[in-house]
Amino acid sequence: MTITQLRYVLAVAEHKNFTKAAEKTFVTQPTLSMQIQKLEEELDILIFDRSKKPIELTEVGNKLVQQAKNIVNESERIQDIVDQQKGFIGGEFKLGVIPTIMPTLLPMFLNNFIKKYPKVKLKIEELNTEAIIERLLDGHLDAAIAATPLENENIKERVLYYEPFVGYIPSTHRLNQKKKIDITDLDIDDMLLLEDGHCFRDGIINLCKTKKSYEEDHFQLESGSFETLVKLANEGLGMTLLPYLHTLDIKNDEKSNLHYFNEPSPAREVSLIFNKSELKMQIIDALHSTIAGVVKGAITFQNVKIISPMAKVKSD
Amino acid sequence: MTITQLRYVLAVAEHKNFTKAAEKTFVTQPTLSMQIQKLEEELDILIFDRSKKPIELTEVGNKLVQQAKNIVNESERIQDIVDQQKGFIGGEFKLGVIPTIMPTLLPMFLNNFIKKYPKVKLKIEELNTEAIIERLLDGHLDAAIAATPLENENIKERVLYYEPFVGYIPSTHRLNQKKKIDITDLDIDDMLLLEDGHCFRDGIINLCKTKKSYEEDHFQLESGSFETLVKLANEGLGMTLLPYLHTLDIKNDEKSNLHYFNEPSPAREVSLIFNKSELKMQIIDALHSTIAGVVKGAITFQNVKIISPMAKVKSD
DNA sequence: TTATTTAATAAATAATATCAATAGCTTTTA
DNA sequence: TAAAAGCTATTGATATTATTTATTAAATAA
Repeated sequence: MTITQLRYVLAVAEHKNFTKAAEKTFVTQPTLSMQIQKLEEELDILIFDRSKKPIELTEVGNKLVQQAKNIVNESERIQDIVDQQKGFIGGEFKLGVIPTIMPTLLPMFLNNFIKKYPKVKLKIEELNTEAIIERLLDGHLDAAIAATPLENENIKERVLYYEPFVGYIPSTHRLNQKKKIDITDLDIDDMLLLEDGHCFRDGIINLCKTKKSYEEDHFQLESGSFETLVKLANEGLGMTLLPYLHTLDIKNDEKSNLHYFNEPSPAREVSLIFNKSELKMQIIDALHSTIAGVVKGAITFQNVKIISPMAKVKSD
Repeated sequence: MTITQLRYVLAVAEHKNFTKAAEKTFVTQPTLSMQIQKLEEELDILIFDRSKKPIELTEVGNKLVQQAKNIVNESERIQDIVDQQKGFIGGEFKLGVIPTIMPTLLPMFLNNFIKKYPKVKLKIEELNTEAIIERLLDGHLDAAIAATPLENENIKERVLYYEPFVGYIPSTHRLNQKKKIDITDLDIDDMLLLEDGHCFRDGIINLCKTKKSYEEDHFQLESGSFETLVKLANEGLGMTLLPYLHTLDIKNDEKSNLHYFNEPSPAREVSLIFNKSELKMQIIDALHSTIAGVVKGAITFQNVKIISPMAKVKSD
């Protein structure tokens, strides 16, 4: 049994196809076939049920794959140890970012980071929270930036910053007269919100993953940008909420429409998250310190109230 | 990097000597040298400091060895998974047993066990508790039988039975008249005890690892058998305590010297212990059920008071 | 039926793990 | 201080093994 064989098994288990797995592992298909056969022979079991299309794992195969993931993961950590010793921070690093953070945060730290750590090949992908969690767990992402807390025991979180929400209230809106607004002022029915990361609860409002409003609303925005929301609001379709960093991009003549919340302002917690196995921890640390350093100057709110992205409607 | 290379590194790290490590891994010394060199080259670090005699691990080498142990351990678990699937219970299994349990327990279950699981090659070694713990941690033993609780977080325990202590009091002894004795009757000064597993505490007596008495006593028994103790007691040198199973071997004419304790009788807890990594769990389960089954009939005491083998003299 | 997809097999080749023999170095012994 | 012993590295030969290209076999889809 070799680590290479285990890698091949994992590739086939993932792609359910020897040919594709061969591509992904940069060898030819017969190599994969033979090595996996050899392993099956050595252990005297069948890992894959080749009679099924697409190919399936056998019962033992399934257990073996779980353990193989462990082993391969742990073996990759050897390189980590060496890198740490050398003070080397580099290599490929896959970072996921949720859509509502991507456009504002990325420009703030990316230049900084690649200048400071030129040997890290950052691959950034925009993904929603659900996809991020999935990919952190299966190892396709090394880390991600998302709204937290997620309360997933296999994912660790390092808080980057707390970002308050700011009301964008066009002059036609009933609340426009108020200088500062309050959570209790909000009314679901005239709020334009993006799906992601907007969970107001505390018995007052809770929009988190409640599909309820979909039926009642005249329209829905599955995804999209805050820019769109602002335009819709300007058209008199209601008010909206913007994460603080997004308000920095608002046109001057629209700035008067921004209304801060009375403290404690509702805010989202934004964290760097990663698999509990803590692979590539040096790079994660580097990212964390870079981002935290850059953001520190940009957000100076004191008193905020975290809105959990995972909060569910209370049943009682 | 291969699992084989990691095994070689572990062997050298353990024996601090390439030649010896080569023997233990059943390859020649050049094979070891080259493979380790190759790994060092691949990672571009030095694992061993060859200038020191005997050879030493470098700083990275040390960290690498820790991780290598993980990987090798986890890789061995693949075979476990396969064995479990097949319902196969076999292979080499190294069991440690403390001296005071060895002669009484082993004959009770060994025959039974090897008949039931003929494919398991049991290698049994008599070792004291300290050596057992060490070897369970470094993987030289698969499991052991010892007095518990050990309170070691890296070692798991499965209780096999509770074995009461019985007083052996020769006719010349002051306590010989009492039918049943009490812990409070005991006096350290006229007690003959083996080092292992005799920890009476609770504010009354505590002999556990206290070397105090060594200086005061006229003689000491570092190890030895209970048979010897009984003879010494017969010579009028004092009384002794025997674990219940040992009393079954006492000669008929000496049986009258056995005095049970008032309930709750002091007793030792005897457990099957193993590394928390839980390798070869099928065999451990098999051992546990076999021994527990055999002992169930032999010990029928109800009300016992466990004497911890790790208990220290209370300082207050 | 004929393409098409996909995994297994065969034969050749490249890579590599291992070994026996020995060299080179250091430490120990006489 | 020279000789012996103990250790690891090196060398060159050999056996093993991983990988590749080309092809076959089997199952699916058109």
